[in-house]
Amino acid sequence: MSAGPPPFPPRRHDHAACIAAGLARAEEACRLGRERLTENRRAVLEILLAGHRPLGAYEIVERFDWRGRRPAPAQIYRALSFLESLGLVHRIESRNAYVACSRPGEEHGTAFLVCERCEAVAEVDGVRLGRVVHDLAGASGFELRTHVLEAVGRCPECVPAGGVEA
Amino acid sequence: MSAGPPPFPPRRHDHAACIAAGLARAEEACRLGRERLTENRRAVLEILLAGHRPLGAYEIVERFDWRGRRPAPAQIYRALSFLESLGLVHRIESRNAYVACSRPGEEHGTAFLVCERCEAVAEVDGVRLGRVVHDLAGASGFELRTHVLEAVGRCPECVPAGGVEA
DNA sequence: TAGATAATGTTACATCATCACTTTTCCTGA
DNA sequence: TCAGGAAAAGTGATGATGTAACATTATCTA
Repeated sequence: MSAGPPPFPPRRHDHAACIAAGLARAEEACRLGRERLTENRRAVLEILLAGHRPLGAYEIVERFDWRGRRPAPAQIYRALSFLESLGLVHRIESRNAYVACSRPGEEHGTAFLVCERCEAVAEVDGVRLGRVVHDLAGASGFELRTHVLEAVGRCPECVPAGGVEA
Repeated sequence: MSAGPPPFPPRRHDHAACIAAGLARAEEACRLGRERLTENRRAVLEILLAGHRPLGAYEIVERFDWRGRRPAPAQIYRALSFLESLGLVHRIESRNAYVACSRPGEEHGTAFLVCERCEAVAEVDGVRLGRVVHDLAGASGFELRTHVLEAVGRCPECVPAGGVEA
């Protein structure tokens, strides 16, 4: 058993610190990759870190404080592409949404638990999963580049609530 | 090691038979579930089986032979929802596309190898993967309903071709 | 500081999916 | 066998997501 962060963060935690840490990691990643964490990119990442759940690109547009005006979607998508390329943000394919990475450093594939009731998303440890995927690919002569796993169900907070409501 | 079908089907195989088999499975699934395999649903499934790769909903619209006219997207999406609910069709989230199931009977999660060059998709055995996902969910107190894995890379046919072309 | 490169600002548009409502088809039971 | 109801299809409009193209501005480097 590895340690790692709790997959679903406690409802109350030091959110400001967790945003700051995310931004600091981004600065570091950019320095290492000799890339620029421009104002746009930083703002998009900050919105995702603050949202703490997957946000659609147009939700990011809405939250963007651009002194009254709003950026066009293309701005957001450009920032998202950049942040994804650095592994700072992941796309949740099954939701058309984007979330800040909570496991920086761990490269390659991703694995998410997606709550179908409250929309919480946990990025979980993908090491063992990675081995399985590697084996599956190998057995088919498939040259693996990356992978994504999305598990859908109920997060611990939402298990008690029965029914099928949103 | 279980047997199962070859993940990426050989380029030449008895395609007519493989379509017929798919339709027969659908008939059977509908009989079991007391559902109706209507003309629309059957047509959409047949297009997917014939396509033998993920098709977007609008590609299906184009291939739909409706005596000159074309069905509206809603028709297609309705058929797709129905076929998905029976596990006869899966959605490839990372492609916004749909593919006929090649592993009927195996319930629950799905696992695909998606070739980024030729678009081929192989649906692979998800048993071991399912265990890993189950464990990941359990460790987080997450109540799992379903999951999807999408691995991206090069299929055996496309490994030799280097570069990054489509 | 000039030239090259990268990023932004903006418009328009492409693609994917659903809603709302009407009409038709099919099933069931009197 | 045919009335009534449920399910599916037909249709037009619209919402949601994502890109292309190109002009402008900022940043880096020699």
